Amino acid sequence: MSEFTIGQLAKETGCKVPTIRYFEKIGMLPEPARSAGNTRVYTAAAMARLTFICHCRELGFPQKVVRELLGLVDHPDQSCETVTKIAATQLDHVNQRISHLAALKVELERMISSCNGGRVAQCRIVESLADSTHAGR
Amino acid sequence: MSEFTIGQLAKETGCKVPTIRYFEKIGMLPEPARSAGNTRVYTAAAMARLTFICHCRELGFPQKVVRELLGLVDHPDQSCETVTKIAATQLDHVNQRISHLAALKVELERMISSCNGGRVAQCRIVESLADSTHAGR
DNA sequence: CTACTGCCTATAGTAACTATAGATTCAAGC
DNA sequence: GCTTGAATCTATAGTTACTATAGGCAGTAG
Repeated sequence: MSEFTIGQLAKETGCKVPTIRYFEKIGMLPEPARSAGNTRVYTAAAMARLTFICHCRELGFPQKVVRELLGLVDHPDQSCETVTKIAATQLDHVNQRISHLAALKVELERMISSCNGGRVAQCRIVESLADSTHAGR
Repeated sequence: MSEFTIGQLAKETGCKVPTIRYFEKIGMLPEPARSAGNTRVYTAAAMARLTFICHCRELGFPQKVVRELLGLVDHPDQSCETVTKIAATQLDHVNQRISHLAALKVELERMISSCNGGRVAQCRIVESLADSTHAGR
């Protein structure tokens, strides 16, 4: 059966144990069932949810955004308009991130490949992200 | 001439004024020149550097990583090996981020496009990021 | 049955900002 | 030249999102 302890969740997701409890406290993870000995017992769904939260964190999404995305999961039956609006906004952010990262990627690759004569080419990382809009987070 | 006040930097980059002073204090921005009346006077280079820092922040890079990237800028003459190693590591992270974001993008697009019959398709955002490695930040 | 590991709660500490208070300076209008 | 409102200055306090610590209980290998 797919039941997990908090330690297993931590190991699988890379998220620390106190952080998992913290996510529960602030309502991003539901309160799990408890064993006879009062330890938390998680389902596979909880594991997936935590994995998602952790990925979002790695991607640097602010907590507010993660909550919004989880909101799409938790209330899939809300109005189409609402969902589309939230999804579209987040899609914009995602696209913007991808293009920034692509620019940075190009520059990092250039630095690595130019490193063959024993001499490092001048670093243009700063310039690589110099353009583009700067909408608030 | 290209000289700027702290307020102009803030306006251009979207970074708040106290945050700019904070970046100076912790050494991520160099101490700028001062005017007769003791206000900070920034160059175009400082503007570019701050823009870069802000972009990195939007991308959710931890400060440590931003410092490492700025280190490439500040010491372009360090050993090829060092630069390549740092750049390669960061490139890995960037690629991983891009693929996560691509998966999220697909899912957001699916949600938006499936929203035409007035009925929202089930949300699979959590699943969209469920695979993949979970190396520490 | 004790030693160890993992889990429990509660609280304190840290990192990275962000806001506030009080004083000074600049820029525009009278 | 003078005033008045916005922008800057320093210093300090507060916030957000974790992260670590302290002290105690539960399950299990030797």
